[in-house]
Amino acid sequence: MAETRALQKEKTRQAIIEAALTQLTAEHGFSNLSLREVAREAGIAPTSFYRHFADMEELGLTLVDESGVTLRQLMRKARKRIEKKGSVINTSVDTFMEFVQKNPNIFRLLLRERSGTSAAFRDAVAREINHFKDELTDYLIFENNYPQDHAYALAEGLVTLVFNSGADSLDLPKQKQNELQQRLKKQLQFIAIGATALNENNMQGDKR
Amino acid sequence: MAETRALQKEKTRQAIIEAALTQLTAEHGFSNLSLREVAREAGIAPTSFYRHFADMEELGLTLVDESGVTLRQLMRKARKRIEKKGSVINTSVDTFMEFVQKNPNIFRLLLRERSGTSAAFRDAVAREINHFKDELTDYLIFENNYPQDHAYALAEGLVTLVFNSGADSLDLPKQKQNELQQRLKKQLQFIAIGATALNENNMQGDKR
DNA sequence: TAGTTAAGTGTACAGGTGTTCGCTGAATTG
DNA sequence: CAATTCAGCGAACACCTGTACACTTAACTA
Repeated sequence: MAETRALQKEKTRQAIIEAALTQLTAEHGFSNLSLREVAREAGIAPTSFYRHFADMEELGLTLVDESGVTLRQLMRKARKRIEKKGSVINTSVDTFMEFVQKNPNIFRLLLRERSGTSAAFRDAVAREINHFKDELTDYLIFENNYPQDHAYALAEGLVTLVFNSGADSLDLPKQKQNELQQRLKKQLQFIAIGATALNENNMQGDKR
Repeated sequence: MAETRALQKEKTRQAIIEAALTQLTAEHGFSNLSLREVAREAGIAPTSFYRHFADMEELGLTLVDESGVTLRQLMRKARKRIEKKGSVINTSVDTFMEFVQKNPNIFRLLLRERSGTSAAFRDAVAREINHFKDELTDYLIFENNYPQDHAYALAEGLVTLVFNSGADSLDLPKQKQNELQQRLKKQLQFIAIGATALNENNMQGDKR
């Protein structure tokens, strides 16, 4: 056999990642998360941490990347649901909120580091969010024949509203969460309908 | 005279607040800001800090409150400008972006602590943002005769979009900032027009 | 099987942290 | 003028941090 060593290494690597995610709660952000704490939680000596990551920032970026994977799975899931069920807005919102509820710590990480202290982090998170914007932009161009900049502005608005509602819903009791979710759907309708209306106006203008 | 002592105390209190604001940069968040650092910057002994604040959290909440004052001045300014110049969206956005540019550190504080580690902080920031939402809601009810919940959903959407663009614009070069600002205005138009359209629909529905 | 590689360990160090305590000296009071 | 208040100080405390270094020991290689 020539695998058990690499396998064990991967195992403790995952233990470190899991330990970090466990410690990322509402009260404990990544920036006040110490290498020693993570090592303790992962069940290894502090110095062993360096066998896997150069420093905490490298671990953090790994976490953001992992969350990106999860997010993209989420998008695929939403797309499949939409193909079957219809209603784009309702399905997308429900799917997204489901994700936030199931992975609060991952979402919290993205949320915080979006405006956090490290430029590398901010960029990494922005990249993930841009995936959403870009994909949605393409969809809007394809589906509604919007011009590029029009579609992008709309997509950005939609993503912003969804993402922020996710943030706000994190610490809310279930009933308030539902209210928020209903309000979000309303807001998405507003902006989508407004975009349609303004697009038609412009097209009429072009014909004259 | 019976004032010079209290006066001096207020002076160092302000020095502490200013020191904290100075240290709140893009690279240095409130949570990795130490009592000793602040004291050093303010030119006092670490222990003297306690003569003014029980701990760092109390200082932080004071900062949030102060930023609230600044924000409310901002709102008044915007209102006056609107009375004179008209265009609600353009004026509001310009005024807000002006504020963000002039007080990046205060805005960064609000931005980060909105999803930060301390519940007291999060509540304080939410309170400030709610001022905006509520005031805007009243305006929309008064101006457009929207029903309460309709107005609130719209107001929340508008505030969310504006606030987020402020956040995104912080580290952008001037040209990108302008593009962002234009896009924001477009998004606000979308959502405002959509809200009008849907409101008229509902009113027709009521008359039948 | 003998030699090499490398994940994980334990010790140690220098430096930062929040906070307690007893003190000073000037402003304030009566 | 004498007594009191109190903002600011310096030393000391216990604690936690990241990281360098030399080591063990099990897995891999040739």
